[in-house]
Amino acid sequence: MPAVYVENVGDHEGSEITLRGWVYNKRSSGKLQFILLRDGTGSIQCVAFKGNFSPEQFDVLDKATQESSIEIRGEVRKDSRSPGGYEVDVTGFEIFQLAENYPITPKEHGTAFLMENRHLWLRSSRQHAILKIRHEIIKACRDYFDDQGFTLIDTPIFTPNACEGTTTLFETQYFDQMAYLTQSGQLYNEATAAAFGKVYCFGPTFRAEKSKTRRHLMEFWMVEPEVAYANLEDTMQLAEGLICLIVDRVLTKRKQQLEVLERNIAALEKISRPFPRLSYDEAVKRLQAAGSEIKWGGDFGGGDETLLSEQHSSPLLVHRYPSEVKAFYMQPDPDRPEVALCVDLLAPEGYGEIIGGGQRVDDYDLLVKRLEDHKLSAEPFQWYLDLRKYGTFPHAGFGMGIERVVAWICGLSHLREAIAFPRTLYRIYP
RNA sequence: UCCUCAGUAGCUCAAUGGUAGAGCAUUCGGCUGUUAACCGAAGGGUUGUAGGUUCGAGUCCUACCUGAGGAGCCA
Repeated sequence: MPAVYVENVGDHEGSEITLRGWVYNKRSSGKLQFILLRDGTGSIQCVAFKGNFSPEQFDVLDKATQESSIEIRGEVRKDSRSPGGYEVDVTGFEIFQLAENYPITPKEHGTAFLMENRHLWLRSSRQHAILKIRHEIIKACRDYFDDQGFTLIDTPIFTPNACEGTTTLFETQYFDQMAYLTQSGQLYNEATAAAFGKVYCFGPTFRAEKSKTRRHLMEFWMVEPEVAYANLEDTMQLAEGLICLIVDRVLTKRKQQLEVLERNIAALEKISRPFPRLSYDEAVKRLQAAGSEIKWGGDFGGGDETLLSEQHSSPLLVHRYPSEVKAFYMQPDPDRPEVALCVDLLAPEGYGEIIGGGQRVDDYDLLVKRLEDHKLSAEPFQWYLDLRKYGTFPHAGFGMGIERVVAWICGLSHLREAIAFPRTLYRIYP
């Protein structure tokens, strides 16, 4: 009898198979038992008739509790009453372990309890659907860049200095010196872009900001492309293409999971290029008209981003922010030096920023001055300044936060469900 | 760091300052098509912690702890 995964059960109609997994739920009616078995690829209802077993055997099966690990042998049968279209008539079984008092019941639970049991919560259908979609999004990112000739070059997690100087970093002992957990691979990407032309890195990043909101995690994943000889416009198009591929992939390959999440699929189907573009100047005017207190020169608050992204059914590209609110390496606009050649991509439906990027300063003297303006010591940036000394080149890139994309695509109300084991302000367990 | 709200059975929640309750889960019994199955029964409590007010506190007051939502900060 072949061992089969639930997702392939349809290929074995009429034949005997072996399934291995866990009891997701069970109902019984005296002479019949309905066992909903899940194995990571899906779940299927297995039906046991009392007449096919000795009374003792039937009783053993009846004692199988929620999340007990079990092997079930049986015949695959088409059945319109079953959600997946197929059922298995049980002919034999073996219980590996009876799970006692599984804490997550089919009823409602609070956030704190579910987070405390995150290692078990992952087994539930909703979390399973989210992480399947996350996987699809990550695969789409890799395919997108790989297919365009990018080289994946991962950047270090331990960094010797507080790179951008804009955010609080996690500090850790590195033998006899201090090190910091990376907040971005971007500076290193600029070095590899000079070696490989088109590069990207994909890894975890860390921020020690005491942010306690639905859109912040202490540890999150970013994909960051960097392209030699690209400008702001190239970067906006690269970002647009990436978002379109992600949306298209998820709609094509993960519709079932979107349905489990009861996601409004029509909202995703509407997304197409080109995305509307809005200068920072226009965005400020629009926000003021909508009642925001924002003044020209200030960065958007969380409420401002939500406001802007709620006004569009498409993602929105906001470009040319004031240089002052952006990182030191952002290239000033030659026509208007007070603004930077940078862009943020805001997801629709109020999800806000998912991409930030732009063109980098490529002039040595200007970069030195920008470091001074930001009160950063030039000493740790010598290698970075070298890039402007030995064949400097215009270049641009961006960073995209994976969890924020997952939250938007899945329609989640909080980032903590977009990653298997979220690190939030006051929780590092499990 | 600040603001708001909440901590009662394993879980989700009730209980006017006056006997601690329900649903789910668990255990036992019933049911041949269940879909968060259903029906019957049982066990299950130092009401977050420490003080205080009161004849009497789950309920009111103070401090602390824990969690949730938000602000700031940030992506």
